Amino acid sequence: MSVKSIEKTLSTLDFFISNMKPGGLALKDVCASLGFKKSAAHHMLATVCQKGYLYQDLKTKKYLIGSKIKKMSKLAILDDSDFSDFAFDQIKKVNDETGEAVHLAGFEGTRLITLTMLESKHPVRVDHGFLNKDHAFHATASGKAILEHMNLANQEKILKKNRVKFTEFTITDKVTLLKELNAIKKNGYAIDDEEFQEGVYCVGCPVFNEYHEPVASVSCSSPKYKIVRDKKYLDKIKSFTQQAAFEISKYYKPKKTIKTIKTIKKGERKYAA
Amino acid sequence: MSVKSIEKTLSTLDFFISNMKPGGLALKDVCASLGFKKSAAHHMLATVCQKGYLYQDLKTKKYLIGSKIKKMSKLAILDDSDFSDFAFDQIKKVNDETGEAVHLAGFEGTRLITLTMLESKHPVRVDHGFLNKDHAFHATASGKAILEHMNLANQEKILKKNRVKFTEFTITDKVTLLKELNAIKKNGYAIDDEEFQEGVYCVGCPVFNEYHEPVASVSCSSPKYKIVRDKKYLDKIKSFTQQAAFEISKYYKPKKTIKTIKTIKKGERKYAA
DNA sequence: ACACAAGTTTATCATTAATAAACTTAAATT
DNA sequence: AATTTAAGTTTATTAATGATAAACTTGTGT
Repeated sequence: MSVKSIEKTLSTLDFFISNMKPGGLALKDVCASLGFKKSAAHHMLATVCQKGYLYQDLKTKKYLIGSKIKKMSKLAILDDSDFSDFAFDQIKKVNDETGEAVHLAGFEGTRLITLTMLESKHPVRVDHGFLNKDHAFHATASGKAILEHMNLANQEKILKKNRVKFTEFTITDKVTLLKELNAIKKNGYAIDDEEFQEGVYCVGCPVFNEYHEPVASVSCSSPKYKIVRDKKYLDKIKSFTQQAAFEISKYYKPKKTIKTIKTIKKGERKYAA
Repeated sequence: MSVKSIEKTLSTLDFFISNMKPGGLALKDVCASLGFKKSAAHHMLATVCQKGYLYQDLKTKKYLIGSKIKKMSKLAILDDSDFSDFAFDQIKKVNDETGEAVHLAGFEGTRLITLTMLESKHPVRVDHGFLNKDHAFHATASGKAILEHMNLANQEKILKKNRVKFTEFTITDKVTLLKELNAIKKNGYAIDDEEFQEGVYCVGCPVFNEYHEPVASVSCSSPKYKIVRDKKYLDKIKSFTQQAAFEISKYYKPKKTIKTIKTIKKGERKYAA
């Protein structure tokens, strides 16, 4: 069950974050975009303001991002910059070497969300996946890379949700999918052969934390014709993607060097993606 | 009117942001701390997770900060670092010269919230005001500095809310307060003479935006005995506080130098405190 | 000065969210 | 390994709550 008023509220916050304009957003803008009645929206926004997440300009009546949200951006807890920088460098290496689109997606419970991405440098580009977007577990290389290394119970939990048929190649049958996963488990990488977007071939590799649990995945997407034309190209992509995932996994490994600061950083890492 | 389920939800987010622990927070922790029934909390958290603000670890069942919140913290729109840095430098100057506690509080609709603060360097310290805390408009120098430069309608709107009596010197009568405000309007600064905390004397100066609207205030707090003992000490505090507020106000002035990047920055400033 | 648009407030009613209780799962203790 | 306890999840029910419309206020533009 889900609580509708919460859904509406958080959707509204999303809307403010994505659509903020200088001077703020008017009540009618919120109503128009999200389909709320003005009285309801007013009550809702009043409550959100009361909690300091937004505030209303006394003169213009427009709503602005409150300090509570701004404060968040300063909390170390939310942002392990060290990790972000390190992961970005690794992703960039793949992008530099292959020129193809590369994604780093974080595993959050029952979701896989794009944390960082670099676009293809080639004229023929693959444009799937955007920042903060969910990856479909059953139809993407990044998703399958995570699934591969999960116990059956959790695989079931994730796959019982919607397995949308994106292309004619999307595997929607759970049994077939699980078989594939087990078959390729030894590889250390997963493949998406036009299963999410037609003409797009992806390689995905899991990133593990210190307990060897899959926590993220690196994926590299290429137009399929390149893969078909040149067998070595796929090997190249596989190799760089695997290497990046391997290096990022190392970040989670406890460091031997005894440094107080490093130790604290290590503790933070657990909850700062 | 306020929407209770939203209040609860945002309080829960606050709780997560302030009390996050490595590995996440358990349902029972949330219930214990915020007094929720476990079934209600479960429904609520499920919805929040669905929106990506939190997520639940499949194994431990604990709740963690989701990428949606992390994403917020990275949006430039929320954080004009240039302004923060600049304002901090100004605040620091006051703190360096006086050694007393200095606050920068941002005006958000009907609230005045501490954005930055520096603690006193003296052994006898004044410890009022914490980050992200509301300043009482009627009982603080920072609050009165803002009120001074507001039209009567907005003064009324703010003062009709709770005018708590913090000390025996707190002015709770609206008429008396408005009289004081008008009397000192010409000064360019406001005084809090033990009205918020006994033994504490504050000077507050308004920060104006480009339209000469009060948008923030700088305040400097000192133990009262110092002010009484040495008249020149108050002058010193006044002068540095005023100077800082004046300099920060300049930041809002449109710059003449034509630089594309600066111009963009300027646009952002409007909605990035 | 008027009309219109945007925002606010109120009281009413139907929906929704809180509840308790039953159930599941996992961990701790014997 | 079996039992107990605790934590989390699901369900159906009921009372409370949030959505609504309509009246009201405020401010803007003509």
